[in-house]
Amino acid sequence: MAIDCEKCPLRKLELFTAFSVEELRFMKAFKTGEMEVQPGTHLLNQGTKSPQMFTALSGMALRYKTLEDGSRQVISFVFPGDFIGLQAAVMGEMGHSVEAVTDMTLCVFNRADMWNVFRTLPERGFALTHLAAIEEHFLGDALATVGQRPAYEKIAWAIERYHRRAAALGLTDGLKSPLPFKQQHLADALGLSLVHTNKTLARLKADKVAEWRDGTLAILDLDRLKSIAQVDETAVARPLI
Amino acid sequence: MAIDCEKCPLRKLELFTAFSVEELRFMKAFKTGEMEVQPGTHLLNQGTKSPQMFTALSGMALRYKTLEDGSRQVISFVFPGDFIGLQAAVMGEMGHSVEAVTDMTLCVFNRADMWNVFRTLPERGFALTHLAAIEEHFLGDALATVGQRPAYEKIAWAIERYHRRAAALGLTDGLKSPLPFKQQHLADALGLSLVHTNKTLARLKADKVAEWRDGTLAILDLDRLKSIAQVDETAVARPLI
DNA sequence: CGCGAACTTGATGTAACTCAAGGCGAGTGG
DNA sequence: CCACTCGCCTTGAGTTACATCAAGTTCGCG
Repeated sequence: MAIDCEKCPLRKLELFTAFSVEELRFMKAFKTGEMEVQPGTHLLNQGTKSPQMFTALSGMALRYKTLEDGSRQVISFVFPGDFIGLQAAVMGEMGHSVEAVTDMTLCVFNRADMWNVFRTLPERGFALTHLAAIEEHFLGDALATVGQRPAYEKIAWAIERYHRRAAALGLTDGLKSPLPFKQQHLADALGLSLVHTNKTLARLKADKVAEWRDGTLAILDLDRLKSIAQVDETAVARPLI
Repeated sequence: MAIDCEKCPLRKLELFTAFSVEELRFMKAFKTGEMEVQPGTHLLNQGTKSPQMFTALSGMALRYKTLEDGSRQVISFVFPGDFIGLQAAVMGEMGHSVEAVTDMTLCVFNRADMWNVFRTLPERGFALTHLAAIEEHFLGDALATVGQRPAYEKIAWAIERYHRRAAALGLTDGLKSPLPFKQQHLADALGLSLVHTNKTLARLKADKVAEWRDGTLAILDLDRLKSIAQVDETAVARPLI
C-alpha cells in the first residue's frame, strides 16, 4: 500500500538533493507509515507536542498561527516534499498549526526516532539542519515583504514564489498552476484584508500580470511579475526527509 | 587572550543547555579564534557566503535585509550567545546581513569544520538544528506580529521580548535594561515608520507601561506590558554553540 | 428552490505614512 | 568658549494605503 522510499516520485525531481544508497536504506526504516487526510484536517497544533512528524507526499497544507484576538497569520504554504513538525521534534512545541487544504498523503515518522537520525546517519541530521535553515531564509524574506512592501508587490511576491515552487515540483502546465487556497489564506499570509487582497488581485489581472480564477493561477507576464516581486532568490536544491 | 570555552561566562547561565564534558572538549577544538569588532562592522553580508561563523560572546548586533528600493527589514536583534552564519554554513548563502551595533567579542569558527560537527559529535549537530528551529519559531512569531497587529502592540511585543532575553542573560538591572539600538532599528524591525514608532513609544510612556531614554529601557508596568504584548512563549533553554 | 461559501465591488473611515520643522546633546574647530 | 554641524529624537499638519462596513453576484449543493 504505502510507497516504498525507493520508488518515491519526489526523489527523482531535481528540486531535491540526491540520496546515497545508505540514506535511502535509512529512510525506509525511519518511515513508520503513511497517512491519508482530507481537507481541513489538523495535522499539528500550535503549542502542542506531537509524537509524529510528517513529510507531505502529495497535496497541500497551510502553516498558520492564531492570535488571541482571533486573527490568523499564515506562515507558509506546505508543498509536497515539505517536512512537517520539525519544531515539535527538536523543541518540544510547535509554534504554529498545520492544516490540510487538499487531500494529502503523508509519510509518517516517530519523534522518538529523531535522535537516531543524528546518531546513526549524520548526513540526514545535516539535511534536517539544512531544511531548517531554508525555512529560516524563507521566513526572513516573508518578513521583509510583509513588513516593508505595498500590497501590489506583496501579492506579486507570493504568486511568484508559489509558481516557482509549483513548477519545480512539476505541478504546472506551462504558466498555469493549481492553487487550492482561498483568497482569505493569501490575505492572512500577507497581512492584508480580504477585500484589499481581492482588489489588488483584480489590479494584477487588469495589468495582465497574473490571473487567479477557479483554483487555477495563470501567469500572464512572467517577466513583469518577477520585476514587481523583486525576485532575489537563486534556486537551491533542498533536502527531502 | 581568548577566553577558554571551559571558562565561558555564557555557559553558566540557565538560559543555555548544559554541555557534556565531551561537548566542551569538542567546542574548544571547533573554536578557531576570537574577534573584536566595533559598532558598524559588517560581520556577514546578504547574498554572500562566508568562510566563517561566529558566536557572540558579548555585545549586540542586527540581522537585516536590504530591499531593492533601499528600505530595510530588521530580522532580529543579536544577543550574546547567538550563533551567526548558520545559513551560509549549510546553504552557502546568507539571506540577510549582520552588523554590530556595539563593541562585540565573537568566537570564530570555520565553515569547513561544519560537517565535522555532525560526523564526530551528533549532539552538537542536533544543537544546531535546535537553534535553527528556535529561530524559525521566533520568525513565525515576528511575522504574526508584523502582519497582524497594530503599532502599539507591535512595540509592546518587541520590548517585552527584548527585556525577557536581556534578563535571561543577566544584562538587566531590575526592570531596566541597556538598549543600544536606535528607534529607526525598531521601526525597521516592525515595519513602521520612524515617526510613528516615536509617537507610539511616547504613548507607551504616557500610559506608564515602558520608557526608553538614553539607551536604557525601563519597564514601568510589566504585567500590563505582557498583556498588551500577548506573550505566549514559554521560556526554553537554548543551545550554545 | 433556498442556502452557504467564496468572490466582487462601492462607500466610508482611520491607522499609519510622508513632509516639514525644531530641539537637544555631543563633537569640532576657529 | 562660543558658533557650527551632525545625529538622533520629537512634534504638528496633511495625505494615503489600507481597513471596515455593506451590498451584491455566482455557483454548487441538499
